[in-house]
Amino acid sequence: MPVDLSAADMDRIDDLVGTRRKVKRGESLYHHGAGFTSLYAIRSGFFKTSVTLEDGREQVTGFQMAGEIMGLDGIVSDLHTCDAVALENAEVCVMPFDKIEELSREVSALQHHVHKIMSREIVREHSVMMMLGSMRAEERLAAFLLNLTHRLHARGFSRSELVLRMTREEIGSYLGLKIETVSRTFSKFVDDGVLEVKQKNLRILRPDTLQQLVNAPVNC
Amino acid sequence: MPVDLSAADMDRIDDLVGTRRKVKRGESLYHHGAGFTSLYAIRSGFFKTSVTLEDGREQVTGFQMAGEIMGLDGIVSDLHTCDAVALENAEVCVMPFDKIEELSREVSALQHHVHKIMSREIVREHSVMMMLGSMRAEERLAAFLLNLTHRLHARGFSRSELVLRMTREEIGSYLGLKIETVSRTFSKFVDDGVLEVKQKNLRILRPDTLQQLVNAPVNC
DNA sequence: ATTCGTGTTTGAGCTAAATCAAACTTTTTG
DNA sequence: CAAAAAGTTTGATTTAGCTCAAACACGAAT
Repeated sequence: MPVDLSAADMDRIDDLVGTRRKVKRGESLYHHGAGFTSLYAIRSGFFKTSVTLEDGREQVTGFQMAGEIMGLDGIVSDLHTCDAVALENAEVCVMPFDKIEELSREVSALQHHVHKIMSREIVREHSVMMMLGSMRAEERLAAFLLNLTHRLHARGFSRSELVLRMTREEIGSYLGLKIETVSRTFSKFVDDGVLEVKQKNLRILRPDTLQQLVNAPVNC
Repeated sequence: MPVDLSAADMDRIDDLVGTRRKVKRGESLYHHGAGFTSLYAIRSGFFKTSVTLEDGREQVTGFQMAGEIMGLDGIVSDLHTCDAVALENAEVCVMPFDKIEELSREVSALQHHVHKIMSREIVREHSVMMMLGSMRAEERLAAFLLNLTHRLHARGFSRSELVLRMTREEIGSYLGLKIETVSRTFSKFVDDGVLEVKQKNLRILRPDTLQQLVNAPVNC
């Protein structure tokens, strides 16, 4: 929260985020059907969230990293509707939602912060809908990689090198593509000199080419 | 808001939703890039919301009807990122967001209500992501029709008859399909005796068949 | 009533991505 | 360390949905 508050308010917010929880790689922070009590702020580690159909089809709805908030899906019905799984050992702050509501009634900066977090998630999902509904495979992967590097760079990491925390299959689920298509598209980017790929380690050689791909018209 | 409040609180909420605005068919309530000031509650009429790429590709992100809230996308950056266009003459309540925040600091039922509305939108978008990422054309259209009839029925309309307010092209944009595919899928449902279609008037003859389609595995 | 514009349907052919299959690499486990 | 499991890549083939094209339907405007 990038705002200046009174020492007393700061203490109360510190208290709010006081409880920690560790989640090992592969374990879930919450799963669909579980009762909702808290939002979670990621301190370290990397998560995926996903929704599942009766027949077992899974759709990855997002990948979350340090500083991001999870659990917003649970507010509406007091039940979680998605699963949150750690893709690497992680630690989160557990923030009981009733306390968030209580405190944000008194601290308007916190109130507005919470509203912005929820709005940001809505806007993010719009861009996922755009990817899934209107982009081709190459465009989707380009948009995905640019988004990841952008968020990593904001956290002090390299703009051009990154380590994928998720499998090709999870990328495919997120992008509405099969694993083979994800793999082939990576290979094409390598052939085109846009990317260097060594397993989960990526180096983006030509970010501008990826950027053009995202904005380009369908018929190119 | 289905809660009991003091008369004074009720009056203040009435005041909040006091301003009305009429939007004619084809006109926009707000558009991307416009400053955000208010949320809108639909009193009557029907809207679509959409996001647009630099190259002009449009992705319809939702269809909204009476009682639903629009404008949440604007909170995060004080700018709207999508367009909201009336698909029939409509009337909305204009609710200045600063007043909503002010009042919800005092009326915790309102506060929680706002949080639920935003969470509901996030959950709705998850199901759109599921449709776009993991379903086939028939499943998408079936899910779309069931969702529409469900929401219309909750407003006192027939469970089996409905009038589409949007074009086939807008349905296609929402579902990540081309207009021809939407048209062909409608025709297939008619051939199968699932649906009666007379222009924008639909009658659902076998809702159970649509329901099965949504839950069915991919290979059937 | 005729024309125009917008929206819809249907057919024919094409293509991007899916599917099927196999080989290969890396990680995990006994 | 060997074996199993999990994940990835590549090739061959298929297909769902797209593109292109033409005809059609309907409401609004002249």
